[in-house]
Amino acid sequence: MYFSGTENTYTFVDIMSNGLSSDVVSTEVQIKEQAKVLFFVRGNMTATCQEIADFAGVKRTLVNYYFRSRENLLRVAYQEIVCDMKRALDEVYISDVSFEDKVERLIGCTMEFRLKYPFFEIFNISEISNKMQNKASIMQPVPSPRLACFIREIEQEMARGTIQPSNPHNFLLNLMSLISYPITLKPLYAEVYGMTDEEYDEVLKERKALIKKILFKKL
Amino acid sequence: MYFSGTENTYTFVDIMSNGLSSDVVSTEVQIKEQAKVLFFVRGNMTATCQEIADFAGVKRTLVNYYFRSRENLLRVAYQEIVCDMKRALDEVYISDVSFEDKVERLIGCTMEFRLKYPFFEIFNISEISNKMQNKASIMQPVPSPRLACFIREIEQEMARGTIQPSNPHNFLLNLMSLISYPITLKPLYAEVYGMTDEEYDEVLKERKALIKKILFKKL
Amino acid sequence: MYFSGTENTYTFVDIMSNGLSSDVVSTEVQIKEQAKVLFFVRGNMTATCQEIADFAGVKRTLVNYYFRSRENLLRVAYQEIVCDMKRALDEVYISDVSFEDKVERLIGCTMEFRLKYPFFEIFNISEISNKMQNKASIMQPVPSPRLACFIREIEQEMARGTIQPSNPHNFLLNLMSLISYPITLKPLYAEVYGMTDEEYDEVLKERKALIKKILFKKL
Amino acid sequence: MYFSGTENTYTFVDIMSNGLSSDVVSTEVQIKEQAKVLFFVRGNMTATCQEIADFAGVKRTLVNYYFRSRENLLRVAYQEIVCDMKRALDEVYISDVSFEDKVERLIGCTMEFRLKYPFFEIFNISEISNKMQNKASIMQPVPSPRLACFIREIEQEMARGTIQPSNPHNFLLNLMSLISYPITLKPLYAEVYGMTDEEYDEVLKERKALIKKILFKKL
DNA sequence: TATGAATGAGTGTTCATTCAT
DNA sequence: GATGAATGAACACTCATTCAT
Repeated sequence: MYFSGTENTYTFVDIMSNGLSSDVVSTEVQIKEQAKVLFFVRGNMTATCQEIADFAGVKRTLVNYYFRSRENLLRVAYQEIVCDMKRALDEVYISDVSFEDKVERLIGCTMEFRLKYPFFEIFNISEISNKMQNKASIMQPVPSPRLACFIREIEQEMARGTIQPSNPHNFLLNLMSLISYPITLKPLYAEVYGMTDEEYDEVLKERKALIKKILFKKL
Repeated sequence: MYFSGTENTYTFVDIMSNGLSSDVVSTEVQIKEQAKVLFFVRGNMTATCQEIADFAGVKRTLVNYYFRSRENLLRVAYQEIVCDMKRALDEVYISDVSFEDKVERLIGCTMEFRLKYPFFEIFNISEISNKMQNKASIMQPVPSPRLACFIREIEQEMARGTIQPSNPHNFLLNLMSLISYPITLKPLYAEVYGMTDEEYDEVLKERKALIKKILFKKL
Repeated sequence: MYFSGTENTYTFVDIMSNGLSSDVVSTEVQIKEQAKVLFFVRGNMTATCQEIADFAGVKRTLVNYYFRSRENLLRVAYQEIVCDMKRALDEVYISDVSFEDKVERLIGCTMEFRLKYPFFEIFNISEISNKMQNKASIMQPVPSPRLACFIREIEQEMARGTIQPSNPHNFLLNLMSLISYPITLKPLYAEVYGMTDEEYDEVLKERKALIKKILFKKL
Repeated sequence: MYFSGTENTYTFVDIMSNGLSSDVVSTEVQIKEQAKVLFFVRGNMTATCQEIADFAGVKRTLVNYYFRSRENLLRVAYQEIVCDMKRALDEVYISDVSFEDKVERLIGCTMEFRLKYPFFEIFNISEISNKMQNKASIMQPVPSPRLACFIREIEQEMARGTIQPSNPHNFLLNLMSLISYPITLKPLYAEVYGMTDEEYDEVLKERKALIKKILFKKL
């Protein structure tokens, strides 16, 4: 697909190739997927076009050929992950299960994403700093209606006394903090605590059950 | 004085000017302190020499004059903050108070740092990504002997049953997560939750007590 | 048919399609004619292959397919217009009418061309600059034998006293100047004089008669 | 002078060096003056930064160093010439001499500019075409109040019968056409008429008196 | 102690052109 | 007859850094 001033972010090839189990991926998809890895798995947020191309095993100019600009590639990659995440989370929010099960699913779902793209959250923060400095920003966090519903559920649980009463957002912040932070900063704390990768992973494994306990016991 | 941070992190001028109440700070200190703000308070991690100089109110070339390179300035600024933090934390670790008081002081001390330099942790993570890619990295986390002692204290408390038993590092991770994460991602969650800055700060205020409760109640 | 303008300027298809009243024009002719409009009517002399293709409503690569290179397309388009013009002018020069009638026809014929391709002359000038810098140039003005005859006629008329005596080339230059310049620079002077397009066209309309008067009155 | 986001077009050095008869010109002035020559004397309107730098005998990056962008250099060069021209023309418009003398001065003044910068007018037209295509444009022709006064003078002269009555703008257009066109297209017509440069210049010399005659004789 | 001038490596991007199909 | 993919040369521009003063 060649760009001649079109403005839509997703390309035809793009959409078509989603879900294909074929081993042969188009160059376009190849670049995009490898860019996701480079940006959000390896955390090389300032990767140059050359680095992106090298990493995807293609010529530098193909990045521009398929995505018009480095920034647009970043946006496409970012938004695709955001959409995947939103979809998964919303599915949990509206699922017809008990509050406790919902939280459990939420933990699982969030952990999975954090482990898949450990630097994704960092990107959000970098973007936030850009926004705060009135620079161009890709990220547009929008309050989700599903989330609003879930917050009301939290309030009800607090009223029922199954979870520690406080501002319901604090319940969510605790949830997110306890999951994300130790994953994101794994390389830092592994060193500070003098652990190997495997040892740290052991610690992380314990956490899933621990987090549930923390969130649900009335303090 | 020429070239700070070549071998030692602190320069002569630097040490001399620390703690001085004089309004006249040397150009060198001026640049360094403003760089800290730009990097770790505002989160402009990719600030150019021009931006740094503008922000410090000095000519661009003075950045190179005093710090030889942009990267070295970053290293000096970073390591100074790290040292301040380590000193403060070690002080807590070895202080002669009850475990509970120690934790309380730890919470206070960590919160203070996070609020002072909200983007400091982000920088750590970016550095981690550099390390992982075998690029030059400034960050060199070293296991602290004081911390090792404190971890043993945690184990004892777990044995005594005052806190939830698990890997003692998980106690620390919980502590750090619950403090840092909501502060670092404030701009993101303020938008996601549809809150103003002030409303979010209200939520944050509740947390100090909440965190203590979470850490200490046996679950 | 492949590659127009390699040796001859006109291609087979080209010649065949000239004067055909058929609505179906070959892609090749389509590209060439639209390029003429883009270059010499709209003045987009730096139009890219993409722009040319978009304007002609064809795929980008067809420009190269039919004309080998963008420059060759330009040459073909240019030379076709030049030939049309030369043919028309030569017809006037050799026509069997009075000098005054010839001049009148010349004015009409030149005006028509200038109004049809207002940016044609600009292109000539740009080409001149290329030539002066020893760069590749498309334009190859050749002295016309018909024109030489007409210049002798001018000299005779000057001798007869019907027109102001001077170097006969000045008569031609006056003729061309008075016609071309105000048309070519219409957009500039419309703004400088604070006129609408329509008002300027009114002024232009007056000129045809005015020019004849200027050229013929003995001063 | 180094650009760090300043927005004014003229630099200090720039203003200071005007009128200096010193042989030592600053690199900045050197670049600007040579750019004027390249753009408006040689007509290389699409000169790249490399060409500009080569022509000025400096390194390529100095163009950006002193003028931030190629476009800005072009704007500075353009506007400087425009200002010089406007000043000279306005001086003629308001000078306290007879109408005939004014026209004579106008002819001299315009000829001088055309001969100095033969491609300046072409640049205007290219700019116009950019404007018409809604591209970025440097040129901003503004109706001059002095010109408006002069147009009223023309009307008076027409009423008095000293010049051929018609729309007064046609008097101006004739004036400009007869001067500019033969100069601008000199290289074209020299070839078409089979003349050497010197022969064409001879023809041009005749024109000054000729133009005055044409403009003033009642037809 | 400080600075203006200069430089070179690198960065994103554009675009005409080629080529296999 | 036509096209999508790919490519390389060129482009304007940025920026940390050096150096003479």
